[in-house]
Amino acid sequence: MHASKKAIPPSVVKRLPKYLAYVQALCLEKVEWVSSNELAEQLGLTSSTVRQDFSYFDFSGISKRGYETIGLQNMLINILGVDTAWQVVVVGAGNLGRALALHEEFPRRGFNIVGIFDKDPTKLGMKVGALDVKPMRELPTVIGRHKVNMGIVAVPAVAAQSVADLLIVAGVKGLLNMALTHIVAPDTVSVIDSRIVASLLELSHSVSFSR
Amino acid sequence: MHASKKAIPPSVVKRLPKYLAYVQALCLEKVEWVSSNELAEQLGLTSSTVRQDFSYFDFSGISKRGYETIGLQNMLINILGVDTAWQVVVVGAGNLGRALALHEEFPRRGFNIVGIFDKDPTKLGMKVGALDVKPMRELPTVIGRHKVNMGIVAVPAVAAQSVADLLIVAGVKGLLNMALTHIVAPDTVSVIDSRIVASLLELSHSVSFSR
DNA sequence: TAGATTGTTAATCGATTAACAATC
DNA sequence: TAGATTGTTAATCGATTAACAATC
Repeated sequence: MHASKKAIPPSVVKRLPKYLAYVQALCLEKVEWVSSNELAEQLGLTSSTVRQDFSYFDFSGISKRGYETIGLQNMLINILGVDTAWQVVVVGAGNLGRALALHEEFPRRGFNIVGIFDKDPTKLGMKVGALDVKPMRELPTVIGRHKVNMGIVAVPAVAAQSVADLLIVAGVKGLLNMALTHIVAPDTVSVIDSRIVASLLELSHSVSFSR
Repeated sequence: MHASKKAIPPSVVKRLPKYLAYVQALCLEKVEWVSSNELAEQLGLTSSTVRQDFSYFDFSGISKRGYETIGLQNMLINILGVDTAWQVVVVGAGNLGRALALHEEFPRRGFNIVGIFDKDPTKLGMKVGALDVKPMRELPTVIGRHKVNMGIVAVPAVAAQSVADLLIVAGVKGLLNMALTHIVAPDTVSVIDSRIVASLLELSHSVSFSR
């Protein structure tokens, strides 16, 4: 099941989605080979970093030609764990939650949104694509029935931790946190911050302090 | 204008938004002091990291008490450059673009969305809160008139680079990229990837490979 | 005063880059 | 063959943690 024995360092994992996106585009264009140099230029890295990163995979390039795009694509898909689909719920049916539930890129990449929840009674039953907004008390049932393993927390900061706790109790193993708050979770559960607001603040800093 | 002479390392800047969010919550609760230890516990860091981070600011704590919350909040606001409001446009009026244009957290944190654009003629004129969707050709005018300095790129991957180029030509100094593609920009322009899709892929990896 | 907590230096750890032999 | 490009080792760089004197 696992592509390689040794764990891949976090810094490398963070770059894998961009490699995948670029390599998939090449595959669509029927390009068969790609060099570490081209990847580096296109993704703003050095070729050294690219080759170092790929050394963690059970996958080799060929001198003078580079890496075979389809093989590389498959390897990345396997390592990223997107060779089978994931079932995901969204908690929070505000503008952002609803948009994420409808975001076409998610199912296209193997993330099926199977439920959207909100605690606000006035939102219940509201149609969001094929789904309708369900009350929080139905969260455990839906998670159990659809074998949901990830949850997207799209609620205001003050509610983020308690929603995360509900998702964790219900058995979810990964959380995507849209709020700027820090979420605490046992280390059997991975939490990744989406950093939308944080990114704007970072931008604000770098725009302010560049000459 | 600038809070400190020496540049703050990127690793530190990335943590500032979370410090700010936590300290603002404390200020609302009228808590006056916070220790490096409490911050570390709440944000999943070590107290050493917290003190090291704060050493880049013109701001000191006091032995036995810690850091004064209001002063720390002001310092973070200043360093992050959110002591004055920013004008922002959104390009792409799909589900995600519209949700971001309506996201209450942005104006609350000083990011005013002053325009939303799409190249799809069927979307033109569509109401998004107080705004209506404008054609791409009006981008430069709106950017000039409102002194817009940031753009949110919420279009499909294939269009991301060309939209970024238009925004850059129109004079924007910071880009928030919602797509998974890499965007190339001159180094007078900062680009930050929002990593929504990338985060789900990262989660997928870590959920797959945790025992 | 005694003890808690800062600020800072030094040590460790991890990530990136450089360099180059191996190879196609 | 000659030259381009990989894979890998070693060097550099940066970020995190440990430790502790200074201080309130």
